[in-house]
Amino acid sequence: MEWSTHEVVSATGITSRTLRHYDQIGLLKPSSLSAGGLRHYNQLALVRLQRILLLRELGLPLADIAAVLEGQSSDITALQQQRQHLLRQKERIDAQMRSVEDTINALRKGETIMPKTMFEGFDHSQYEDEVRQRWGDDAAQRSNTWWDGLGEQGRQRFQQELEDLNDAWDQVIAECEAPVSEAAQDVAERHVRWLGSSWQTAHMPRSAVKGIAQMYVDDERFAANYTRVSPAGAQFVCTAVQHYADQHLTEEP
Amino acid sequence: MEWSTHEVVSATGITSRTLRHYDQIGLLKPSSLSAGGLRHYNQLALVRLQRILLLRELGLPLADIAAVLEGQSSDITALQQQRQHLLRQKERIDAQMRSVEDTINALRKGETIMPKTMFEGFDHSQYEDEVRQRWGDDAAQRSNTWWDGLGEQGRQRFQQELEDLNDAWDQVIAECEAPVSEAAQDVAERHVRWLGSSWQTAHMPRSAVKGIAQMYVDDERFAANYTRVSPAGAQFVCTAVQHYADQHLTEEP
DNA sequence: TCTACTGGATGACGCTACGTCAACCGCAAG
DNA sequence: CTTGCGGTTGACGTAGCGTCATCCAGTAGA
Repeated sequence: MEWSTHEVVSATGITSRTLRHYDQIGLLKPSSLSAGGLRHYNQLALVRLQRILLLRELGLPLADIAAVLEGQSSDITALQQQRQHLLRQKERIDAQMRSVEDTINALRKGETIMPKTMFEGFDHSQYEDEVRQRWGDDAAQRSNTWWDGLGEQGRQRFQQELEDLNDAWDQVIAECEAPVSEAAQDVAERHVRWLGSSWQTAHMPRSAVKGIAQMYVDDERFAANYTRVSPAGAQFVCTAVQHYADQHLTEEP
Repeated sequence: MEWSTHEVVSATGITSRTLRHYDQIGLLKPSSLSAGGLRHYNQLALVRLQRILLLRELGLPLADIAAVLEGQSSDITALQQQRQHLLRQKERIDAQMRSVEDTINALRKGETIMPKTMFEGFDHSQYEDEVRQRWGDDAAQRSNTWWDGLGEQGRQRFQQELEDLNDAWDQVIAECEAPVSEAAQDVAERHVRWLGSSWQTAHMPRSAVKGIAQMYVDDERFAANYTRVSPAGAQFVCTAVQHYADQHLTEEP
């Protein structure tokens, strides 16, 4: 008692293409072929197909299903792995859903996805109130959106580059080079690029960079980053960055 | 102020292949090319890249991201759709996880994934106790596993074919054909195949089919399905199916 | 007997978002 | 002149089929 492709198709709801695919990859061979190469499946094949479809509905990849059916791997093991896999997927989706919700809420408040401020690298949560006072609520929220959107890797890289920069500044400060020296200007360029890597409007005007640099002197919390080897460190960094901005940046795009 | 591929790569954590891919599909063109075709990105491009990566982390497909960035579709709309999409995925994964758990538990109790009984089509939950009494707990649980593994479409098809069969039986019974008539035997063949579509061991022995057919008479709940047009309907179906089994089925594989 | 129709068959390409070679190229240092 | 860096352009592979385009065998109707 054998069944034709059409019969199997209408009984199981899969397509003939699927049957041929399973034949091609060796997952389910027809029990016999009739004239013209027509595929026919006997009960043995149908049982195998049922198992395939059952495991497929559980989300197992066909390769794993094949391994289970060939007895090369335990069904329990495969399903436990699948459970782990599903768990990871679930967590990822949950995280994405939260981010999507947050971003939608941010957008509804009339914000753009692009904007950002330049504070995140120092300490994101610690200075939020400060950001709010100086640049308004919008800036703080935009900042959050950007920072959250960066992802863990992005945040780590951003922080890492900041630390590397601080080390580089410490070094040129310790070497008593002038702020306009080549070594200091090289670090200044890196610093500006680092700022630019999180600067979210099209053009980063010279005045913005110079204003930020000025803050490194005016705000002791930022200054603290650059006075580790010398009290004059903050002024050094400020001068170096402002000089670089004067030399290489423009006010208008 | 432009950045090379290498700089963009190390700043964002994406690969150069990704940048070239985005170039190919027109999602992010480099702002300029230098000798040898080297790609360079200015701030405008980097801003765009930041938005791309943000939306990518939310799980949006690149095509949707492109549409948003080109202003062809609203960002809020796109994210709301994405939220729906994630919700559907979440539900699917949750369902799969439950099924995987159930199947693992069934397997731990020493059961095979394959087995099944022939009751599901009539009423799956209603007769569970009955199945348990006649065939033991194992059979009932295997039955659940199989039934659950079928999926909603599979269950609907299984039910639909049963209803079609019942209608076909009603018709031949009403036409006063003999159980051995060609018309009745045609329906019997369909009936046996329907049984076989859910029969999960390799061979369906003649005696099993005949036993099931006998139940259509002995068990009034099954009989009720075939006595809608005539009180003799159940006996008719039983005789027809048993005759078919005698003619076309074997005891051993 | 010719023809249309059924119910398939076999390629082959398409889809997502890149990873992963292989082969090559321009420029700079040794 | 060669080596190395930092890239470039193809081109194929991934999972699981969907979707053509083309062809073919057997059957029923004219």
